[in-house]
Amino acid sequence: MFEQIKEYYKNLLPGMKEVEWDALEQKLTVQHLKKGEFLTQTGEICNQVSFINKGLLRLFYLVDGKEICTGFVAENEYAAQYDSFLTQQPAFSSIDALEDCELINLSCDDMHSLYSSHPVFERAGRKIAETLFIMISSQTTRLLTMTPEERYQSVLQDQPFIIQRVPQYMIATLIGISPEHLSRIRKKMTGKK
Amino acid sequence: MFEQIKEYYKNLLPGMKEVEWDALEQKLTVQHLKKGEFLTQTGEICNQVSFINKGLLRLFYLVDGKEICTGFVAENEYAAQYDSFLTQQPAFSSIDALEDCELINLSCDDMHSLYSSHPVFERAGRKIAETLFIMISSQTTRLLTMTPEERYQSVLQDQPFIIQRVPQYMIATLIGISPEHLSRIRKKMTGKK
DNA sequence: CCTTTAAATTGATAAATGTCAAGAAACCAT
DNA sequence: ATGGTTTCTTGACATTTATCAATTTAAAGG
Repeated sequence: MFEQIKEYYKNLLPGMKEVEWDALEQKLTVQHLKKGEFLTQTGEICNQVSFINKGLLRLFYLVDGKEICTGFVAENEYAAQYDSFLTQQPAFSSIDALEDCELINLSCDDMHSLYSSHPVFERAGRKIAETLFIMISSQTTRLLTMTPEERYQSVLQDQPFIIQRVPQYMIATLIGISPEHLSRIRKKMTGKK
Repeated sequence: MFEQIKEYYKNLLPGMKEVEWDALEQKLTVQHLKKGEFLTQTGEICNQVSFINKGLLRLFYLVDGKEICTGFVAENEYAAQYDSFLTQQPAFSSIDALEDCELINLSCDDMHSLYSSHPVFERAGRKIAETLFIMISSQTTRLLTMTPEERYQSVLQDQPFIIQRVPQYMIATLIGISPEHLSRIRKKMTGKK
């Protein structure tokens, strides 16, 4: 059950000792989510982070009755309403499952007690936050500096799993355009090649 | 010289001991930058983070001969080509001074040696990364879920120092529109009130 | 395999936004 | 002050993109 996440932490913290892993493992809980079910809802305060053993999650906002996706997370990555988790303020966005999921959860309280009891996890938290920063930062850069077509190709290149596993109309909102427009861009792209 | 940054760290790390601060202080260096000068250039690998004692920095991309701003940082915050700093890959963006600046620098190597010698700084690094994540994440959300007018008002509300100290045509690129369009939006806004 | 639902495409049109050029206003340095 | 530079505004027009509705295509469940 915990092989994948153990591998993840061993990779993140080359110096992690077995006793440290044991302390972490004790705090982990498993959750199953069926396609379409919600992990978190708008207005809730996110009090856990979820490592994805299997499946695919979507982060999205509901704006004027329309769903706008801000990210997709798949196997061997952490997903969370991370800003709500950090600030302990109600989230404005939601997370649901695009595929059946198996998640390994760690609560906010448990994480902080791990920070205190085993400082090596401060480093893990730092690295995870840094990685998330790099990802979201490149997303902002894409939105500000690229045309819609370039943004699509950037997703195609950097996160191909999204193209393969996420409906196109959701990808459209991720790159900031309408589904119809993305369809036309794709049509034009095949012509060019 | 180091009062402000010491205050910053004391606030960030309530449990920080004097000996830890001393270790950090030894690594700090001061840099002055005049308005218009560059802190980092495209293509360089960022090997330091800069705490701003005084002044205002701009992060921006050069795309097709046009400058597109992705962020502004002022007093008592850290600025860096943070993704380049973390990945040690060449930066695609640049940083320059919009006002005369006094910066307190910490090099990448020194930071990592501090992480090892005084683990409390892992926590500082984590918190800084988390804060940066929250900021950039709200920037992405703005771009995806709000109209240009709403984005401008959001900057007005959340980062008023930008409105006061940054030329309007730069703010326009920060929220993803042309300077002319922002001018018209502002005109329309004053009418509404 | 068939039926139903979800997703993608297409066309016509409207709305939003960008571009270019000119002029006005604000700001700086001498 | 005043001349020069930077920034902001405005108008006319072009381009991009969104919207709406209809249709086709693909996927999913029984």
